[in-house]
Amino acid sequence: MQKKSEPTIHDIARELKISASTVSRALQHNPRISVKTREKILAMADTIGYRPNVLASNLRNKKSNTIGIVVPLINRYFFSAVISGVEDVAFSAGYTVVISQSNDLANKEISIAHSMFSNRVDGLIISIAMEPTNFEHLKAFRKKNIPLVFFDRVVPEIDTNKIVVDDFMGGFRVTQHLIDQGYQRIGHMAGPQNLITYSDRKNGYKEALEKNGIPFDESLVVTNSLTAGDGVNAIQHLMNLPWPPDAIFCGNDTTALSSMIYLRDKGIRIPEEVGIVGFSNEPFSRVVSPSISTIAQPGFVMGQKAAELILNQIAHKDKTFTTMVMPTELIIRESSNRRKV
Amino acid sequence: MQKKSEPTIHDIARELKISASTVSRALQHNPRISVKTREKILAMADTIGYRPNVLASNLRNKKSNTIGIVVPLINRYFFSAVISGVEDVAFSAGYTVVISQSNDLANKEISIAHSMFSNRVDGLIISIAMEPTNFEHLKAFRKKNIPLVFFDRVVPEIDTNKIVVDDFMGGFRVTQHLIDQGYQRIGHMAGPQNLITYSDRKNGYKEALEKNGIPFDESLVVTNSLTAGDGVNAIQHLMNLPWPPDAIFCGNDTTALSSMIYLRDKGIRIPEEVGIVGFSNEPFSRVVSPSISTIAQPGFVMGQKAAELILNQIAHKDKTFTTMVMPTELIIRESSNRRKV
DNA sequence: CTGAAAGCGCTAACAC
DNA sequence: GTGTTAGCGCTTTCAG
Repeated sequence: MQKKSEPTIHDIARELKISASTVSRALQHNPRISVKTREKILAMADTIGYRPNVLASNLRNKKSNTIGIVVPLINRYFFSAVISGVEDVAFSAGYTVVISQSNDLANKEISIAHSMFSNRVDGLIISIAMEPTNFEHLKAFRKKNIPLVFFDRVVPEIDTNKIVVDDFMGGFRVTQHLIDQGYQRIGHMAGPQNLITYSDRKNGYKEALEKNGIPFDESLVVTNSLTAGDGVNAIQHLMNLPWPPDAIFCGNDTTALSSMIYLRDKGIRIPEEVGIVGFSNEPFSRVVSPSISTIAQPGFVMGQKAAELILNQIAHKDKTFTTMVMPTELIIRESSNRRKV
Repeated sequence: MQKKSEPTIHDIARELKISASTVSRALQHNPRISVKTREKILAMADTIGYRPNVLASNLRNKKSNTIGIVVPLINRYFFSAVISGVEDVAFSAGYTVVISQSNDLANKEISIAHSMFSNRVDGLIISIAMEPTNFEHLKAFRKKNIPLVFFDRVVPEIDTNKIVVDDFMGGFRVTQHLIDQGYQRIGHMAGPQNLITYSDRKNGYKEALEKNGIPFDESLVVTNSLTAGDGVNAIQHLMNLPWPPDAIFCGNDTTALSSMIYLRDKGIRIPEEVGIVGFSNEPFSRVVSPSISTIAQPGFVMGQKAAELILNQIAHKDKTFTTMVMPTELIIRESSNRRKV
């Protein structure tokens, strides 16, 4: 870590011919220490270049002042926005943020959870991987009473703080919007249904169809992992149906975009012939042409909220858990706006 | 951190009526412990749900097994890609990654550096903020011999490992490409010139002009912070010049995009009337219309390399520093390709 | 092959 | 107000 070992409180105690505990207290601005000695101590700390050893303090206090965050992939707009929000409030509160990505793999997630636990994080914020598991590695946090906050992709059976977007309403609004635009046969690219994020979107879609007297047709739904490639395969399948859809509610913006590119290459006009709506409001959705209608998810704010929840839980040992549902916002852009609202 | 305190090596020692040191050794697979006792210990550890307390181990070993990374903004494609790469190799090597963002503010960066130091990170990977400072907070790491790696935005006067992209060649290639496309009057939106990242891009631009016998005209260069708004102001200024440019080398993709939108709104055709090239290959640059020519920066790979450099430095206490220069790749897309190469 | 003992740097009763 | 002391949980000589 360093060559000659760093100055400690004992060094500054020795210099000043006082005790280490006094130094420790002064450094924490304990009021029991006189202003004079405190100032002396602070000055000495400064001159010998003292920096508190957080490791030692953490061990002693049984508190790491660290919160962990794990996401499927750091390098995805929504998740990096959340991380940014978490870091924003955590740092202000004097906490360190440690980060890991599961790559949507159950085993990596389990391994991360163990590592975070061994590192004694004071709280864990997580959006679970796509790959299903029994979640024992997360239940462990609950059992040990280590604050746990889920965001976006949550585990229903674990009772703790959660912060999600209203995926059901999102799916509903998207579908209602497409119906309002006069589309008659609306398909859906759904994500893995073990994640309620995605099943809610699908349920919202079904609900909207039903409300409008349109029979739900399972053959118009393709379920996959919502990668760009999945989008191409799905749109290809859907458009080759005997009676293809005239609009698609895509489970995310990535599939919306790859579908759009496929359709464009086939000479199919958007939104005139086929309407497309995505989900998540990725930055590119606003600037592609045609721009993609989508549902906004306030990632940065969700991150801030998640951090606040965890900090409260750490501070007050709250026993009551809440599920914050962030409102969805439908952003109507060119890809579905054939009536030019 | 937890309610009833966690099992320790002493608990498992007591259960097995052996000493804690034996347990400690067994847990580290020290060959001096017989296989039999080790297996007993491992089994017992498992049944009582023992998890090593990394904090304690770190304190004792004077090593945190943690590497810090600080970027201007987590939620920016290039930086999140780098973080993702760092996490990828660091996690595999058993390291924890702690993360912070400077928001391009000098004071936040200084505060982060202090915090990382106090947390005894084993190494620090950083891309510095736009706001200039004297870098004392970073020199401190060098002085204490704590491994330090700069990426992208580096500090020339600090001698350590660095990993950058070849910004000079990037700027050169962009400009040469625009010249090859027949553009005659090429403007440039430059970033803050205290960052060599940006001054190199500008120098590459100048060099290319010179090589082609085109006189450098300072009035065609606008220097700003390269936000979307800056791009609009800059393009407006440039296009209102008595003799406006017919091509712009934008310092990043963000300004390239906002410039493009401005021009489109003015009815100016791209690339026919004005050519645009950006820098960084943000995901949106590929999918907007017209797609934006740009320079690719391999963020994920840079992150992996940065982590490898730091891990080597930690392991071998390397005394020789290298500067890795990642090759630039010019990606020609629609926004500058009027000759349809 | 295993145990005893000291200590990493800091904190917090408990004294006075 | 300040000092003494013990200990957070782990590792590591040094003994045997």
